[in-house]
Amino acid sequence: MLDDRKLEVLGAVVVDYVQSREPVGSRALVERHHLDVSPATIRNDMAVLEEEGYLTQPHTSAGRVPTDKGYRLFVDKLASVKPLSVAERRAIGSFMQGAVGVDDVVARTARLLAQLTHHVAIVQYPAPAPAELRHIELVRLAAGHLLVIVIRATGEVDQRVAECPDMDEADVTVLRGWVNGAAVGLTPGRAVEELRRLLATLDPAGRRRLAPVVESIAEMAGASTSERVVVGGVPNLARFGVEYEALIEPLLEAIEEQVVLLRLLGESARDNAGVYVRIGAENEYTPLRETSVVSSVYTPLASSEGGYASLGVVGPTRMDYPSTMATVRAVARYVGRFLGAQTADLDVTCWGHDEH
Amino acid sequence: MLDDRKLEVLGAVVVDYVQSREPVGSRALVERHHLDVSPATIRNDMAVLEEEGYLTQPHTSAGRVPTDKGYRLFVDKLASVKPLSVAERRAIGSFMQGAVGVDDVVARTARLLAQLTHHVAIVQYPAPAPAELRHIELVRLAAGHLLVIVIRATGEVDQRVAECPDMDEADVTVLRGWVNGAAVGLTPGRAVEELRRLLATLDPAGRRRLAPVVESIAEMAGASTSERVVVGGVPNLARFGVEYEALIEPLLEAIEEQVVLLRLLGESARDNAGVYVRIGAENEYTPLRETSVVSSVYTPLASSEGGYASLGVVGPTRMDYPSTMATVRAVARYVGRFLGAQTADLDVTCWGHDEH
DNA sequence: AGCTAGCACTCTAACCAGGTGAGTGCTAGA
DNA sequence: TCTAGCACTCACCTGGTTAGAGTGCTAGCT
Repeated sequence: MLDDRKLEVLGAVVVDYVQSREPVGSRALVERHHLDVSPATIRNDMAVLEEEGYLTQPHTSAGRVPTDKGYRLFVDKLASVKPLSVAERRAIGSFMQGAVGVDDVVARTARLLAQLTHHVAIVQYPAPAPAELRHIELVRLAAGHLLVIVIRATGEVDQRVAECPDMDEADVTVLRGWVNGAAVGLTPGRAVEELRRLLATLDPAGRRRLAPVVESIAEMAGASTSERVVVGGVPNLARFGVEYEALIEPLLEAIEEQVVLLRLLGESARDNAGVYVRIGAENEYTPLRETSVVSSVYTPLASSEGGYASLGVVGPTRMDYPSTMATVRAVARYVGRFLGAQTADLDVTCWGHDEH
Repeated sequence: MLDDRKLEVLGAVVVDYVQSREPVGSRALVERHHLDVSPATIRNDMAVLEEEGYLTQPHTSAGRVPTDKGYRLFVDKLASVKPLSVAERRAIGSFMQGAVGVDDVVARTARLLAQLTHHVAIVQYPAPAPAELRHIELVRLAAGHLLVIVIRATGEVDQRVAECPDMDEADVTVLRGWVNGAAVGLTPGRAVEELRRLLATLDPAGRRRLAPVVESIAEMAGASTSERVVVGGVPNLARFGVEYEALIEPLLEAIEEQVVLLRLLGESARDNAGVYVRIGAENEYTPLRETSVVSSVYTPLASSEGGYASLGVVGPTRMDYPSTMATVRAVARYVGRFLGAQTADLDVTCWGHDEH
């Protein structure tokens, strides 16, 4: 149904439209891309493409514009992954140079992605490493709430409020000793086992009191993926003109609701290998049906057990997919390696070049 | 120079303009406000007000619009503080009901403020309470960086990276014991004194190694005000129409740069008593010269020693100052009391009414 | 069968009146 | 000191015209 030339036409339309932001007509197409046929021929092709749902026209007598389906085909079939420019490579390297600690890495990554793509960047916190627990702190908050703080050997700090029967300061002190004695030095999984085992040896009353605390620790330990995300480049929303216009509100809304962002990134796990793209209405969160998400898992899946985390950008459906995808992929790989090396306690100072 | 009626006219112009978003003319003024004079008289008054710089007109035959100076006078002289509606009162109370922990309180406050004012809300983290230190954790990051984590009796967690000569895991363990032994249980101030004292007893080599750690702790302890801010209601930027239009970019930019936000709030300390308003160009951060900031210190200054923290909203110069100011003040007072009560380990369940 | 040239048709965007009305400043009079 | 009246200004709306880009279709060419 779609011969080579039609595909080529589709690709050309996408490219031109992305660049010019205006519906693209048959004449312009033959001129800008050296298609050796006449505009009339192209018109016929475009008519077919339109019938099939890959293109559409805003009104009769206007040029064509790709539909979501059109972009989809483009991304799947046509997008040859643009290699990054040297400048971009260098930017990635120097941006991360000297990053210390997970917070810092994540924050820098968000900025970096936003700066390179001119879109809004979303970076999910990496799942906490399955590193041993260093310390557990318990703090009495008001009325029956206990704040449980867990520190891991990697410096990651996690906290959660446990609701449990009121205790006085002395109780808490004892409990703290008990919990730390049992769990510190163990990997999260083992620590939870141990705590549960000890819990079972207590009398029912004691068990009822301590169970919530143990459970909070279990929750923190068991989280295979972090729920925290960091966003960067929000000003890009306003900077890049009409482009975003209609997207600003729903996007800001989504950013305020971190949960939505997580769902957006979540999907990307599906395609471990590379970059996952969701275009327009493919998105199940309807307010964002005019935006695309380009994301990638960046945690080294090889050394899994630690769960995965994604990063990506979100922008208008009319985006430069090839280069955005290339950038996201490159950053994901780099950050993955960087973190991997860092938690392996190596010092990463140089970064060669990305093999495709 | 400005008799009573002229002031009244200015006030009327501000009120009408804020409501209608359109330049207001002399006839409309006499009709909507029961000024018992003719439009012509008002015109003369307005001419004077314009000469003095309180009003301006977009073009010759249009109505008048307040200038920054006009708003300023309005705020200083005319704004009778609107009492909050019952619904708003209730909203405040119920919004904070059941808030647990500082993080939660701050987050809820931001949402609350944004929702009540329809502007962008900024809430500075309260300065850490001068509560005793509970635990200090040290984690070796890559190459000569040590992550120092401090937990206070209130559950507040603070962390900072100290650059210091490389040590191995054993060194760190010893150091951790040393630091905790010296500092835990003391108030931050005392703890730092103690650490410094102990530091001085060491030989020069040891001193050089440990000094950076002690200094990071000192920095965290000494911070009289927190550098963290939380923002809420960003989607309001897009929701409330043309209103914001031109402000979106600079505001998003400012939000991305937390430092700017801090500076915006910082000033409010000047006027401890109540609400601080900065209008348009009064703002030293020029990109925001078309926005106003309404802020207030919310930490109970009585129980000072703990430094102060502010909250506020930022919106277009054309905002409803009286009610925004009232809301900000009410929220600031409520949150202040709430936090005060909470850290005093009391359970705040009911909130009477706000005395002006 | 596929491509091209030509042509009539459609629809938007831009431009250019001209009219309308809100609002002003000024002057003269109460 | 205020008011009434009047001439003037200027944004904005309306409607009609034009220009141009782009299409679909048909007929002819390879």
